[in-house]
Amino acid sequence: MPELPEVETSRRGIAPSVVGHVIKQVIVRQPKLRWPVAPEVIALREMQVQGLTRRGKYLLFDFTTGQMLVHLGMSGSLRVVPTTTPPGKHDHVDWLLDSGCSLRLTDPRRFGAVLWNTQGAAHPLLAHLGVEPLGDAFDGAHLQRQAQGRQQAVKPFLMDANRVVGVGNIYAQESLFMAGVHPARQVNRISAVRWQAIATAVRTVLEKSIAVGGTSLRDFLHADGKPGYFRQELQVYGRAGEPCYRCGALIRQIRQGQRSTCYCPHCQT
DNA sequence: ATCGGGACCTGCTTGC
DNA sequence: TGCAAGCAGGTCCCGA
Repeated sequence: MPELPEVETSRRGIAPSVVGHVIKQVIVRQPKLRWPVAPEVIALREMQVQGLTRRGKYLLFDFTTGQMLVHLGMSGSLRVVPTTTPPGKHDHVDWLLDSGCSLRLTDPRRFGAVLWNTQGAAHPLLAHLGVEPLGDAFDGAHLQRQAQGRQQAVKPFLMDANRVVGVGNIYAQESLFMAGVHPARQVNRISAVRWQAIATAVRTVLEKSIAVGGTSLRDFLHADGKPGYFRQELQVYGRAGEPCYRCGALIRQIRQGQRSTCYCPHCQT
């Protein structure tokens, strides 16, 4: 999936085809995603999409009666296709638009979600999310405050959406390489200067990735079907056993909380 | 309150 | 060639 840059790339890609348009019908072929597709979404008809924003990795479609939340999970993607396009095996939801096109959700692993948030309410899944990494509230001091009194390695800490949103397995690894910090370093052993370096690296990596359309590994494609080009910028992710581009040392791989982590044993301390 | 691990799914790659 | 195990961009929920 989609970490923040891929979600943001999807948002920008589909927005022109979706915002201001009217949903004529919603077709759900497979309602069993991470949670069942919300009944309010299935019932959407003759409703205009007022806006499309993003919070963390959630896409938020605004309607006058409430808000539709779409999460892409691990393998989800959204595309805009002519409504006549025959659905594939994992095309679980179509939103038929008044333009003759459809917004189509594809998600082989079905870890994604399509939920509904009634007007005015704060959805429980959004309630405890941390700050946006590209916003003003995100800096080294914020990370250091969040780390206060914690006993945890910095890599899983960065991936915790309750601290800062949008940083997944790829960008946590890339950011720590850029900041020169070892992924297993405990958060209570990081100086203010290094927290600032980490924050700057997170912001830089995410912005660079968004600028080139995100990272396409196997299945992530844009709304128009084109891939993102950040894959060729990756410094450590997926490079175990290969030489570090900066110093030549061999990239190592470890496991942290069921997820693999690659890092340079020389550049990251 | 904080943590680590299991759970949810399918598909692709790897190794015997 | 075939089959099973292991791994993959996320994150909620449970028990310790």
